[in-house]
Amino acid sequence: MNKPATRIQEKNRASILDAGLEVFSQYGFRGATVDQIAEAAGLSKPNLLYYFPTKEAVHQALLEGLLKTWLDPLHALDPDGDPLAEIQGYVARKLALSRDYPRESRLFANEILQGAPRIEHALTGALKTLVDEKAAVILGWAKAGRIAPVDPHHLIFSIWALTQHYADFDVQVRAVLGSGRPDAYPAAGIFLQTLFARLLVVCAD
Amino acid sequence: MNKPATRIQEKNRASILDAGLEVFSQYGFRGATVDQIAEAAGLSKPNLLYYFPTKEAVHQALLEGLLKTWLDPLHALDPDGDPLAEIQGYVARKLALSRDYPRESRLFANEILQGAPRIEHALTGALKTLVDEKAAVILGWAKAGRIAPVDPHHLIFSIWALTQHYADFDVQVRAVLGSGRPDAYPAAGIFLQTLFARLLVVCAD
DNA sequence: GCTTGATTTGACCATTCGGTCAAAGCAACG
DNA sequence: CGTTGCTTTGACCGAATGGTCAAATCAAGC
Repeated sequence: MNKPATRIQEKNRASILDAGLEVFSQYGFRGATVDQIAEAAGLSKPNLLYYFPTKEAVHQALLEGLLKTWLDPLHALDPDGDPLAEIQGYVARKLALSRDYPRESRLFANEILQGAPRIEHALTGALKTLVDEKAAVILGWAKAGRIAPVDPHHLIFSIWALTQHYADFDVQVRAVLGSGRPDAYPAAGIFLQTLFARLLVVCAD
Repeated sequence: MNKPATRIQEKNRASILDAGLEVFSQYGFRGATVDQIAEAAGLSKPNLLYYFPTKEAVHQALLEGLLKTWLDPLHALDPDGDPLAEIQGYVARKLALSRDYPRESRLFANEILQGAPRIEHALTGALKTLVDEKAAVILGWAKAGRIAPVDPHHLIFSIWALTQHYADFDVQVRAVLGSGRPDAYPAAGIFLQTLFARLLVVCAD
């Protein structure tokens, strides 16, 4: 009964979330204005506030929707798979996320940069739990000699840092590479594949 | 003659820059307010604006001062040194920068995240020049077989990403590691040393 | 003490901010 | 047609914003 949710409602809510993503990811929460978001969504400000009670509510909705998408690639890391292939797969999925959803990545980066005031509970909760679980898997692989020994937590950090960098610091990457090479992702993919192969392959055979 | 610069002037300017660093790095340019900065500096708002004409001027001064510090570690990479030691040294210096100047790192990250509107010229100018120069050095090392072959630009990106991550995503790192391990930097240093050693050491001997 | 110039501030201003509200528009159905 | 309920908006509000200004304070030399 609370979900007749006319087509027009669904459409407007989607517009607002997309506009909010655009604006929040560029200016951060405090730097974004409701008018800006409303204009980007093609609505008037009061109309936007008819669908979401506050600016904070839009932001909250975005973060919640984002979290699942963001954790999924790590969730898919299979303890029973081939260790190197699993980690390489995770890297590839995470890099694809940066390529295909750079705004989401920047929204997340903005939130963390500002001290994660509205999402810290998720970091110490769901995120930490998942990371600890997967870190244990990786540690198991290392102890079994199936990959070279590494600190599993910092390995995961390194995957986050290396992949998200291409979305979050996109402007810098582009500026340094110059206008000649418009798309950094193919080369980035190859580089990261090489990097994690050399880091993890057991050389002693 | 334009630099009698009383002790009190120097002190207040320093206070303002420090306060600006604190506030800008946490909220970004648009999210920071002059009142906030003034209060953090222990001054009244009009008094702050007596030393810097606008909020933008404070931000600009911070970015300019920051740029030199930020490029220095890369500048110090010596073409005539031992390749692996030089790169490892660069990684170490950059990680120390993240540890000792996290606010500067976050200020920079905020600026890049928001599209670098007030610093793009420096990215395509001084930064690109320096990176291209050092990338050529690294490429030379690789071609000479003194390090394993890698894309030198992406190698530099990876160093930035991996080291800055510990400053910019500090909250997340702390949340994931838990309250048990308060300082991630020692382990991070070891991890990064291992990572770049395995990436760059020529295994074929 | 007086003068001069640097420093500080309370009061103020125009604009923008997040958010409210009553009234208007509009579609669907009788 | 008229009614009902969802949707949209112009006008408005109090608070906060970046910035100004004239007046007050202060330090230092005379």
